[in-house]
Amino acid sequence: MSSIEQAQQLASEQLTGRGFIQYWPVLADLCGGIKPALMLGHAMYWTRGWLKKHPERGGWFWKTAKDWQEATALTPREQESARNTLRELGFWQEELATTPGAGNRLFYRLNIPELCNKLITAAKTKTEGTISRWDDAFLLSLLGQPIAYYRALADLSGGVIGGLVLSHLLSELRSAVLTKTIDADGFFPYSVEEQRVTLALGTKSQRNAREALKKAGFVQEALTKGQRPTLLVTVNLAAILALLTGKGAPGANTPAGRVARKAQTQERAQILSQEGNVTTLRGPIMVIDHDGPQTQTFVAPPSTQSVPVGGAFRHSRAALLSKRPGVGNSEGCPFVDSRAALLSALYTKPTFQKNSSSARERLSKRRVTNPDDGRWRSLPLPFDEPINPTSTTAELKAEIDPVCTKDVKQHDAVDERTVSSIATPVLDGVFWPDGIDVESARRVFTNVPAHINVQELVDELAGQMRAKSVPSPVGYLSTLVRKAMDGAFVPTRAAGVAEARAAKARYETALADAKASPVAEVVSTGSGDEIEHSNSSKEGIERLRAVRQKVASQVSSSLLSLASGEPDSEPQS
DNA sequence: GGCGGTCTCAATGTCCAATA
DNA sequence: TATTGGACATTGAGACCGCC
Repeated sequence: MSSIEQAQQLASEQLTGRGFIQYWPVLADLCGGIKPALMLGHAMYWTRGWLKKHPERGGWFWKTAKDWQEATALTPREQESARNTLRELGFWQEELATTPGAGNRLFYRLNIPELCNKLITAAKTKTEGTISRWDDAFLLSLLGQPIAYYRALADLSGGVIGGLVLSHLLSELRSAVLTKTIDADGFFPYSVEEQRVTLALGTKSQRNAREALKKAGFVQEALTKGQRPTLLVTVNLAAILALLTGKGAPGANTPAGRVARKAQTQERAQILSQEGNVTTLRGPIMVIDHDGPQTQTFVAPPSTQSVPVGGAFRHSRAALLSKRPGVGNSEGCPFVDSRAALLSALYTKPTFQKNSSSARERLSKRRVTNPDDGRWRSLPLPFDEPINPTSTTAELKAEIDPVCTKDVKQHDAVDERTVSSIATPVLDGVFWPDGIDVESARRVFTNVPAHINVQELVDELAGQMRAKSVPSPVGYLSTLVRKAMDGAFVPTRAAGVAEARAAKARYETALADAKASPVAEVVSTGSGDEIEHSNSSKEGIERLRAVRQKVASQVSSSLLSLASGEPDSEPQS
């Protein structure tokens, strides 16, 4: 299993363990918005449960605004708007009633027949007679495929729409892993329009949500170059996992940061793990593996407590990583600096560039490929100046997953021994910055111990040269080398330079993968500048859709089994 | 806990033009 | 062709408050 698959699975476990609700896009079409659809969809879940347990109540149930917010992430004001919409549509009844010992409570009841009739009209489904009671099979046939909306993601992304978009992206990521349309760095094809239609989003709200997610560092996007650009996206699973497990603090100006400030003393994990309103997964779940969907039981790992202090979450790791400023402004998750680096550090055996065959391979690829000739262009990424991860891989891994600490430490030890066995620093294949006398620079490393990371020092120099005027690059490099030998070298820009270089390599790799992939197969035309889908790629897309449909069907089955559970709270009156 | 009112301002929808 | 960016008018969410 690749690191991305592992990360995807871990994220999936974390998210499902924190609860999700079903979002039915068809309801959004019917209601004219996501928010009423979310309320309606979850009200159906509650109604179903209460009908089973208390059929004498005729479908009436009560919930507080807080209950709704915990389940859907809708604020009381948003709930109010959504309720107004649902009332106007005739799907929703409300009664304020005084209950002994509990004061006024707002009771709700769904108008299932009206809802079914509208769904029938919308779907142009022929039916005999009228629907007068709850009929699972029929209702579900009208609702179509649900989308798992991970409530926790709404908190991370600062709102319902962001949470929904991120939930959908995670679903797409899962499909991409399953269909192997994802590259080694986690990029997979994705259509903005398709997502908009699938989720029944407005163009503006989708745009805002995507921008927020990108700024927060949860997703990165890239476009293929050509007459028909294809959008690629990658989800920063490391960042999501870090937040979910309480191992990271959101940036002050990120949506998540604003939520954190607003939440103040409310523990996110505590809220999200609360029993009751959120569909908490207890039974088997479907785990996507290389061999296809399969069922596996897991126990959600306990949430690690973070300590909110003054609206922010204090954590040693977060404090360390938050030293790095955001790109262009103070926005962005501070711990998300280097998605690839973090992901790699978290889930893969650590490697050193000097001994990394893959690094060499990429190096050779770079040498034979003129980056300017590539079909890929990158969008501005929020990660171009990542911090240097000063923690060891083992420490970082231990924070996310203490169980694995021992193994990673062993990996570290093995690799460090390997590196130390090299007689002299390897200078072949080093990426030198423009504007430096390479021959003179190479001489700086004469008699330098083998453990010195040449590329890191050169990258630091490159970063400094980019940030400011360096009158004597060779002299500057010499100083860096001396500091490194004294153990006083603290890189500040090297990681950013390395990540930018890795990003270029990723796109080149993605291009190669896209060319080789049966789904995203591209063929060059005579001009050499155009990309178009071949017949085989169209067939591939059809296969992809079929597989997605199959997966969605199985997910739906799992959800249905969940939805058939008991009502989550007892009537109080 | 829920309702109703007020004020401010961010978010949204709808255009259209620009871009790759 | 798909996507982005911007302008502008409108909508509605947030943050209060007091009251039942």
